[in-house]
Amino acid sequence: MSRHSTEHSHPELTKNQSLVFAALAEAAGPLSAYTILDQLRYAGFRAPLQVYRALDKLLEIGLVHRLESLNAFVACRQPDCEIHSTTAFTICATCGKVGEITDPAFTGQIEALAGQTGFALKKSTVELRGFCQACQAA
Amino acid sequence: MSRHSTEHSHPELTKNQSLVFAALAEAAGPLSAYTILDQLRYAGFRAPLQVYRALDKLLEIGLVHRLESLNAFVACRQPDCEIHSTTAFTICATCGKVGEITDPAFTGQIEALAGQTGFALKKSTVELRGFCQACQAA
DNA sequence: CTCAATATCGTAATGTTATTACATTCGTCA
DNA sequence: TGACGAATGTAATAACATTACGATATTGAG
Repeated sequence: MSRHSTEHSHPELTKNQSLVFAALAEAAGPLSAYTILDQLRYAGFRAPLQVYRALDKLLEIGLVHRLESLNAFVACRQPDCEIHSTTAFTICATCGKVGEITDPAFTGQIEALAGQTGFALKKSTVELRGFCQACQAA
Repeated sequence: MSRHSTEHSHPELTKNQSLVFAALAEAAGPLSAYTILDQLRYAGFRAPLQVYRALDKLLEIGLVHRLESLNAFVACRQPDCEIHSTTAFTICATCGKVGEITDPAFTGQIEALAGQTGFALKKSTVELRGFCQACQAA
């Protein structure tokens, strides 16, 4: 059915969830909820909530990430992102492409940093803005 | 004039910029642009743009930070945040208070992480959600 | 099988955050 | 003075997200 390229396998998606995930998986970069809505009108989508509900579930499962600094969403491109508690996203200002970086030492350092002030960390958002290698070359 | 508690000194602020900064500096936690607007109606503010324009300038100067995951703004509480390229913000889910952490090693590691993939880093967003020490105790 | 509980879905309305467009005022300085 | 750039005022609109309510579908215990 899908020709997307993530490493996750989640057979339990409903129709709406699958449609939203497919839209994200086939996109070159992040999409806003309203862009997804527009892309899925052909499939009968009519209201933002249909998209947001599917996104909520996909975020919960870990198939999709939310980029806070963009108010947009991407399909996860990583093998096992549940395992790594912290993913750093690189966001290119030119081409808009998003990369995912996970690194145990980095995760550890964030936890240590929070721990220094007695902060009980639940979720980390790390978003790096700049220019990807390809766009620097051009 | 102001009884705020940041360490910056910037005499060059205009009236609107000062009002917006004062609102943030006196707040216990982050404020949304529209909350600031409401707080400044007494001073003659009538439109969102008055707030957003002041915020743009304050962000540029470095007196204010934007919290992407909250769509809100805080006054900078750090002595010299221009020097540290990366600030990590801790955001308490209970009390809403925001802490700023800067650490040269952490900044270095983020830069190294970006560098690994050839990414030219311009700006980092690091926001840590969880529970502050005080709220864990309670 | 039937019924109740739960999850999912559809639709409309509304709430919240941010920007565009255009006109005006203010300060500076040649 | 008067030209210029920065800051401001106002209105309208765009973009992002949630609440409320009801209908439908799925599943599992009795």
